[in-house]
Amino acid sequence: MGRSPCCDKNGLKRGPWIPEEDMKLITYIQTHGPGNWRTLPKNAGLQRCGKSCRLRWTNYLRPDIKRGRFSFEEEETIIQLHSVLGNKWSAIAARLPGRTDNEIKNFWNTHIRKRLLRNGIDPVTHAPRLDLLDLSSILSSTLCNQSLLGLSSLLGTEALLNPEMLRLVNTLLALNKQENPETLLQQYLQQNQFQAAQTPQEVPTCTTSTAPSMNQAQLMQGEVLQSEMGNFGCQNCQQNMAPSSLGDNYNFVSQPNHVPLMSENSNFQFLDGSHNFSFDSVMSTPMSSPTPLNSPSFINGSSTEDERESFSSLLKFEIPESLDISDFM
DNA sequence: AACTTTTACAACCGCATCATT
DNA sequence: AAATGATGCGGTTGTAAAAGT
Repeated sequence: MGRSPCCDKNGLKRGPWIPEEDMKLITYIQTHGPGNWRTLPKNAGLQRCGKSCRLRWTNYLRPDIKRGRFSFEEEETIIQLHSVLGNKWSAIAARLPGRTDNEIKNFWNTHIRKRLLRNGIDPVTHAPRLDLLDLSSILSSTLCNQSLLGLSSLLGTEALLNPEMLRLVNTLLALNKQENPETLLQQYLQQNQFQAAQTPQEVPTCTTSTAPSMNQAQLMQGEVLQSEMGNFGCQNCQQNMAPSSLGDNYNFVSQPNHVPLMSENSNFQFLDGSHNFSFDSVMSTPMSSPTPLNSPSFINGSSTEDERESFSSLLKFEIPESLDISDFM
């Protein structure tokens, strides 16, 4: 369809609005309503295009706009909605009274997105970023783990170069430090018929410059994510990440006394009762906070950026300081 | 104090979509 | 059905203020 030009730019002012212009716009709209935005500037005595007036009104001058810092609840809501809606800022704004799509978009890009990245979470998929995790922290921790040395003979060294396998091994180790990792893994492989012997082309190379393709990454993230972290309440993740190699058995029944059980209410549980926490909270808050979300310190929005950031240390997926995350942003 | 870099956010641009003719 | 106009939306840019050196 034909697209009309934004406005006749000849003689029209651009850039920041001055208080006098704001007053003219407010006065006019309060008296006449916005009506036709194209004719509004002329009628209101403004040297602006209609589009600029509409934007100024909807994003700044509208009386029902709530200004000021985003509360923690708002931030939590934004993250949750974004995980479902993606960059549908207007749809997100519709669920946050008093906030504009532009404001939410800016807040996302300047605060939330960066924090998620710092915490190793992909702000697009809301899943842990395995391109960072597998190739640095996981690899280093894995290679430093003496107990894994025997696994190379069990699985072959190529298998340990597979990020998915590395994560699986680390997960098993983290879940049960008392057990022999070889025993754990063998039991797990037997239960799930894991294809340890892969063809060479299926083994990702272990360099930072060869990040897996999107589909691979999504698939890998989905597999590990589902098995390791359960339901994030993340529609994007769930849609794209149907588990495959792990099979349908999420309960890891081979180790009923120690390994996690994914419950329908998104809680990550250990059957011996030693751990029980929800990843919904993890995803919707900066980190797995020891402070309940309904605690006063969060509700009143008084938590500072630093305070919030401090919880990132509790996140399971921590990015090594030596890793320059800006390279991946 | 001066300069540079980073951050925050208002504003703009261009495309998509809907309504009207 | 096609053309046109108006508005909505998301990505991007510009710039003032803050922070760092």
